[in-house]
This record gives sequence, structure tokens and C-alpha cells, in this order.
Amino acid sequence: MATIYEVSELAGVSLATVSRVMNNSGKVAAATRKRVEDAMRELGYRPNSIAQSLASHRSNCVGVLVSELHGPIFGALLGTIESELRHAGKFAIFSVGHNEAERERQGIEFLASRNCDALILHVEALPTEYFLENTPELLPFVLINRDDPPLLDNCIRLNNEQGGYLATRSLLELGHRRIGYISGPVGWGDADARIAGHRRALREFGVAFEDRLFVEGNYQWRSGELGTRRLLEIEPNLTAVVCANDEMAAASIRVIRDAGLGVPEDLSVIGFDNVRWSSYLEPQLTTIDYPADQLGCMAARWVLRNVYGDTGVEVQQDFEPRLVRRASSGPPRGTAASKTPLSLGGAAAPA
Amino acid sequence: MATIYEVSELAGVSLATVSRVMNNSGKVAAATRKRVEDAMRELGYRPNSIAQSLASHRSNCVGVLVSELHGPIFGALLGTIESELRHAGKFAIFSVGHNEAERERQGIEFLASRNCDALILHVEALPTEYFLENTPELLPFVLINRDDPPLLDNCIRLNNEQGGYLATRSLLELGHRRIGYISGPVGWGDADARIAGHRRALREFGVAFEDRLFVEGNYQWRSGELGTRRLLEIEPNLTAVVCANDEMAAASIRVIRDAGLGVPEDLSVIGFDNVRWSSYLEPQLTTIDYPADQLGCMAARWVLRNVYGDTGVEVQQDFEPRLVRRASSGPPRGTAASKTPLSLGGAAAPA
DNA sequence: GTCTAGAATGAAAACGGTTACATCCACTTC
DNA sequence: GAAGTGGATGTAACCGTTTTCATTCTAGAC
Repeated sequence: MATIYEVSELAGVSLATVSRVMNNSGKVAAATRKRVEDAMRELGYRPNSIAQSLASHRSNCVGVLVSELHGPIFGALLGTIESELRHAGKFAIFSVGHNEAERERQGIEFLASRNCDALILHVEALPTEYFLENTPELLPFVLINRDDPPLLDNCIRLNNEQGGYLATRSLLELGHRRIGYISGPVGWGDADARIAGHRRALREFGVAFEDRLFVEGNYQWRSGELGTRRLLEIEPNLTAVVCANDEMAAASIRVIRDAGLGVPEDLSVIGFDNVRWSSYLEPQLTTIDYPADQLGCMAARWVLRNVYGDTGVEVQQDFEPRLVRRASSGPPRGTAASKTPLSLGGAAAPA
Repeated sequence: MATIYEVSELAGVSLATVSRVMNNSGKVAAATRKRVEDAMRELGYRPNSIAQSLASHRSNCVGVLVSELHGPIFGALLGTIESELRHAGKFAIFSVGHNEAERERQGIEFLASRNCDALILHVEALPTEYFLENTPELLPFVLINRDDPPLLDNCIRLNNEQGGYLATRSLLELGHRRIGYISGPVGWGDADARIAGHRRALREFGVAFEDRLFVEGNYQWRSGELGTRRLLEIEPNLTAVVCANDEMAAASIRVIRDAGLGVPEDLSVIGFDNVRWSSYLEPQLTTIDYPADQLGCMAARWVLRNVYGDTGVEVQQDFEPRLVRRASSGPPRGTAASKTPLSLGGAAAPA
């Protein structure tokens, strides 16, 4: 591989000039520039990015840590991150945290040891304190899907509370009153926020939150399955189930139908995330859209702007969720609404 | 950040000795080693991996190019690749090809420009010739899910032909004779292989391959939808549809049910890939397992072994597919088999 | 014709490691 | 006691860039 030395020799200029041509830095006479460019072309020269990094203290690498790689959320996330970064000539290097504080910490160390210029983190387990304590020596970082007050500038977030609210409200508006809730792991930021939203909606409609209608899940199929079974046993009059993500909602639908009940005729089910396959289900899943691609895109731009100084990109750090109405939710059996959709007003939110 | 100079000074040894301690290369007296290690600890020293790369001509980075990032296959693929590489202290840096030759080429260039030590490629569009022509100057590379005879040593592959065969045979064995096939993009290696397997199964059962029962799809929902509609129009006696992947199969099921028909009572549907959500569908999808995680793991190991010289890892380059029988396929309506599974023999393969 | 500002270019010192080779020294061995 | 041996360590070149600072050159002002 040709080096900058050979280029400078062939072009009859110094190293510095070649470097200037490459980086468009400093002044170079048009004729000289052409000589250098011709030489580069002739030699098939490609700068050694490792050497560039060493000399410039810029690795042009952004570390990306996600909690898992399977799952549609992370695909969308990584997809836009890569595309946005690559567009700017930056490299994405990734690592997985597996939702465990220790492994997340290790992942961060690992990425840092590669001299990344910045970190894009999608972590659940590491507490806010970790970042506060380590901020000084830590690389610049941006957190996806977190909402830590002291670190607000570093967060790209979806309003999960509002998402939980929208989900439950949409059911309340349809006339449901006995609504089960299967949550994510209590203690995780997004899970807690969604629960809070659920409670707010109940409160707004004057429906008491009942512990028995609440089941803690872990975002996985199995917990959606068990949770739904339990709800069905405990509360025969249940008319709807809100699940904190689509996977648990899919499980919920399965259990309900296996029990010989119809969705949404007997029970409505609503999910959260709007993963691609949520519309493949039968019935198609009503859910809350989680704009993973946009969050990823914005995380990448945050880095571009705050670390690489590209002031040309717009960064949006807050996103509002959106209800995606599909077939898995409907009015409860026997209500006026269930027969004439137009009468919905009768079950709508109080003022 | 402390450098090796400071460590060497504090420990009272030369740079070379510090380097030897770090890399466990060469001989170092136990007492000296301890002095160096103490110094490193005291200074909180972390080697600068960029400098290491420059000096050692090893970046410890493996470039991973996949065709897309969303989709469950790639998540599983990347997950095991990352985990296997990280275990060995190597970094994974990734890029996306979007199934277009030009973008795949660019992706490779991009990764190469970062001085990766090797490339793990999941590409569809680039032709075999590209690799043959560029092999000399190309980085060491391993191809996932390709079967290019001249490059067999560089391929980690699933026997797609056998997968296609198993899918169709399973239907033939159940008694189906009028079987539609919705393929992937003709010309792509895996799509063609699956088609070939389908034809082999038909041949084996003495069933003629009919052009009208074949629809070229593109692995996406929409083509599964359109393909199934067309098949239903064209052939009222159709009893089964084989789809070259699960996404198209999901679409197929939807269309069939929307037409008022039952799966599998009226039509059986079978997919390919065994993505996670294939068991979330109703009915649960019969499919061919695509062990993406294992392929990814082996690709990573191939690199560890052939590029980093780790002879301790076992590498398996060939994988056989496996039929996953679930609820979306069954005997055709009106056959003996549809009533008494035990009579399957009557419709089974000849000798 | 001299002076000067500014444009164009070059020289050389980083950047933080690895590694080939030289050196030193304590032990064997005969 | 001389020579050989091999372990432990040091010296210094090198990896391929960037970047600061100095230098040269040119053209316009007076």
C-alpha cells in the first residue's frame, strides 16, 4: 500500500502539502493540488486511518452499546445509526450489554479502550450515578431511551409515560374499565414510566388502580404468557390487557385465544413498540409506536454535532409516542360502543 | 492518560520491557514484571490501541458487513459474532450493504479503509467474480450464507437446497400435490438453491414443476401478499404454499385467511428461517430453521482461527437445515391423511 | 527600488506504541 | 580459567500520519 511518502515524492512536494490536500486544510496552489491528486491516483493511495487517528487524536469511531442485538428495535436503531455515521465518514463499532450492569460497564470499557471518540449507549441496568461519577473521565456519550434529569442534555428519549398513558386511555375511551397491565421489569426507567402513564390514564377516568390487575413481566414472551393466564384466572370480568411491549402482547393474544376467547371481541390487547411483525399478527396488534429509527438517527446526529462539531445537523432529543390503532383492540362486549362506533362519545374521557 | 513512557520511567525499565509485560512476549524476570505491573496500576495506565495498531500492523478490528440490520436474522448473526470476537478481545465494526452490489462494494471499501484485519461478509448482490478478481489485494474474508465453488474455503453456509427440499417434501408427504412456491429474488444464491430443492422434491414425488405455480418474490411482505393472491386466483385447487422466507409466509397466511380460507385446513403454508416471531403467528408457522446464530459464531471463529491464528477454536463451515413442524401445515382437505395421521404412509415418498 | 503582507510550501517534531538487534551478565561446561 | 550459553534488558528504528513553526516567494504600496 502506498504511503504518504511515496505520494509526496512522486508529486515533488512535502508531506505537509500532501496532508493539506487530503484534508482540505491550509492553502494549496491549484497546480500543486492537481499534481498531488494525480500522484495519489496513480499510486492508488489510500490514507492509513490508523495513522491518522494516532496523529490527530481522532479515531473517527463511535462506539455503540445496545442491550441486545436480536429484537427488531435494535436493528432499526443500529441501522439508522450506521447510515447516519457512515454518511459523515465515521465508523460504528459495537458491543452488547445484555441488560446487566456489569456487562454494560465492561462494554463501555471495551469501547473506550478502542479510543472511540464518543459513545452511543442503550443501556438499562447502569444507574444514573455511574454516569455522574464517571463523567469527567468518560468519553462524550449520549443515552438512548433514558430520562435521567441530571443528564438531560445527554438523553435522546421517547416519552414513555405518555405512551403508557395513550395505550390505557385508548382502552378507557372505548369503554373498558377492568384493564390488566403486564409491565416490563419494575425499576427500569422505561418500564416504570409506562406504568406511570397507565396509572395517570386510570386516574383521569376515575378508575382505581388495582394491584391484582398488575403483573410484573420482563418484556419477554414467557412473562406475557404467564401474566395473561394469571389475569384471566384472577379476574373473569377482565376486558382488556395492556402489555408493555409487543412481544408480551403477542403472547397475551395467544393465551387468550387458546382459552377460547376472541380478540378483541372478548378481550382487547394492546402492545408497545410497534415492531415490524406486530402487523403480521392476527388480529393485527394495536400498539404504541416506538420510533427506534429516529432515536438512533438523532443519537448519531448528537454525536456528529457535539463531538465532531458539525453544526449543520438538526438534533431532536425528545419524541412523543403515537398510538397505532389496529385490530386487537375494540370496545368491550355489550357496550353501546361495541355496536355503533359512532356512539363512542358516550365512553370518552371526561372533559 | 498515562503513556508507556511514564510507566517505564516509574518502573525504572525501558519501553521494551513494559511492552513485553503487556503482551506477554519475550522473557521478563518475575520481579521486573511486578514492578511494571505496579507502575501500570498506580498510573491507571491503559495502552493506546491506536498506537498499538499502527506499530503492530494489527487493528484487532473485524469488519462486519450485513445486507440489512432490521430483520431477526441479522440480529442473531451480529449477536454471536460480537460475543465471539469480544471474547477474544477483538472489535467488531459494522456496515450495511442494502443488497445492492454498489453499496456492498462501498461497504467493503469503507471497512477496509479502517484497516480491519478481516471481513465477515453477508452479501447477496456482489458476484463471485468480484471476490476472485480482488482476492489478492482484499483483506482476508469469510462469506456467510454463500456457496461459491471457487471460494468454498471462505464460505460458511447453510444447505439451502436441502432446506427447500425439506419444506416441499414435508408437504408432499402429507399428500399435497398442487403446491405454490413464492421464491426470493431469482439470481440470488440462497433463493435459487431453495428453488432447486423445491424442484428436487417435486421430481422425487413425480410431480411436475409448473411455471404457473411459481411466483418470484423478494423476501418481503408485499411480495408474499401479491404472490399468494395470484396463486389463489390462478389455481383454485391449490392446497399448499411454500414461501422462501417467514415474512412472505406471514403475508401468505394473512391473505389466505382474509379470503375466508383456513390454514392449514384449506391451505398449508410453510416458511423458511424460523425467525423468532414465526411461532407468534396464528397458526404457528411451520418453517425451516436457519441457524443464523451458529453461522455468525462460526464466521467469527473462522476469523479467529485463520487470521489471528487461534487454533484452539473449532470451525464448522457447513450446516444442514432442519424442518420445524408447527401448525401452519397439515394434510390437504379430504385426504385419508387428514383424518388419520397414521395413514401417512400412503402419501409418502416412493422408496 | 524597497518594504511588507500574505500566500504557498517545507522541515521536523510529535502521536504512543512494537520489535529487531545489541548488550550485559550469571552460569555451565570442559 | 576460558569459552560458550541463554536469559534479561536496553537502544533505537519504525509505523504513517498531523501540525506547528519557519521559510520562501510574490505582488502591491509607497
